[in-house]
Amino acid sequence: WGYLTILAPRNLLYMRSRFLFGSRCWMTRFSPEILFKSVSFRFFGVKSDNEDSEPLKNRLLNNLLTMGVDVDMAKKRQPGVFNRTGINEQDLKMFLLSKGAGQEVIASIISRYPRALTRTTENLSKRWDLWRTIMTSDLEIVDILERSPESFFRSNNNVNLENNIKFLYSVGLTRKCLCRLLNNAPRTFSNSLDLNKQMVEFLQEVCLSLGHSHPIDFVRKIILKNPFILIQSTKRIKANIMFLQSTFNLNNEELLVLICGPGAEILDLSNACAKRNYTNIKEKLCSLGCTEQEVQKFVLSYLDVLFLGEKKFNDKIDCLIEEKISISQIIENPRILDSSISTLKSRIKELVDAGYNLSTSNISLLSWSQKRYKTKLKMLNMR
DNA sequence: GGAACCGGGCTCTGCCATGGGT
DNA sequence: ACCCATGGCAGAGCCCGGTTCC
Repeated sequence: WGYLTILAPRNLLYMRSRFLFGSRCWMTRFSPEILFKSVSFRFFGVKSDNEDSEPLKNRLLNNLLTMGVDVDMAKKRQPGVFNRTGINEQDLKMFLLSKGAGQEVIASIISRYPRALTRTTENLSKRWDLWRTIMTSDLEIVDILERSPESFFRSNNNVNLENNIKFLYSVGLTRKCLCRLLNNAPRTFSNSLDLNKQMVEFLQEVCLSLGHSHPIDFVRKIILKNPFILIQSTKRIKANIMFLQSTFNLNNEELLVLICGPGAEILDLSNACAKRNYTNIKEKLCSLGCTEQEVQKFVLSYLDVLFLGEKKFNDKIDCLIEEKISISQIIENPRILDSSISTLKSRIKELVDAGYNLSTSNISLLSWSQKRYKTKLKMLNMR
């Protein structure tokens, strides 16, 4: 999508060349059949089956190319859309323009989710209004569409959307929370009502089975902590809960606190991912002299570490070890792994230059906010 | 007044599979 | 045989600062 972000003049150039190149391509690569038919029609007077629809399709494709749509990509994604008749790309274009979307955004949306072309203006309008009951401006919605066109256009079942909104309110979520869901996990709203209900019911069952008496509060808490939960499968969430339970030998109470607290975010790790990353962490730390208990305690105190893939985790540890920071310092200050490798490296260098002895001093400042860290560094350099 | 503790803010799409409908 | 709607999947961090503690 780099070409969509380049400056306007180049963009114009791009569109023009796309248009010329694209139409040539279309004749030679995609439609020998159409070419044959139109030739035979012209020269031999043979009547084509699609004599009316083919020119229409040509016009559609040319119009899309002129709009800057990557037709090749669109066709590859949803070929069916281009076999249909009666698609009016102007409707979608005008609709989106009226909502404040720019040409590039519109082209990008169609390229990535061509089925958008099959929606009627009435349907889109109704859907948009429903989203607007949650969002305060059209531009916020345009922004979501740009990021995730599929979420908005994948379904045209507006009754389902309406029911989803009602359902989410009934779970006790505020409009502000729905706004966050729509922003971060727009797919939630195009899930079937039933699927969303399944997840909520599943979470309530987990809550009850762990001996908590307020399942509604519990579910609300999880969703607030992890707005992505409703776009995961219950299978995935179940696997992660079981992973937490079996890895850390927690009692019901502890597990419950973890799930709707610090552990909420790691629930959407993909199936084998939590296990894989945990295994890697364990191997790496044990190879550096940690015991299994220490590893367990470390991960439990900083579950976000499970998000780190093998390479990233190992690289971070290595870059700390290289600077004579001991493994026990690391596991006692897990939050330093919050920082990116480049932050770690630049701070380590600055601190060493300032005469700070990392192996004997506190290392938690490696993950302080920029502001606090700079203040501290200034003080060190003044000594 | 500086450090520790801790929670929170950003943040999630684009692809494939499947079953149903015509 | 085709398209559509929908479910499910893989992939994977970094930063900030309020409040409390000493």
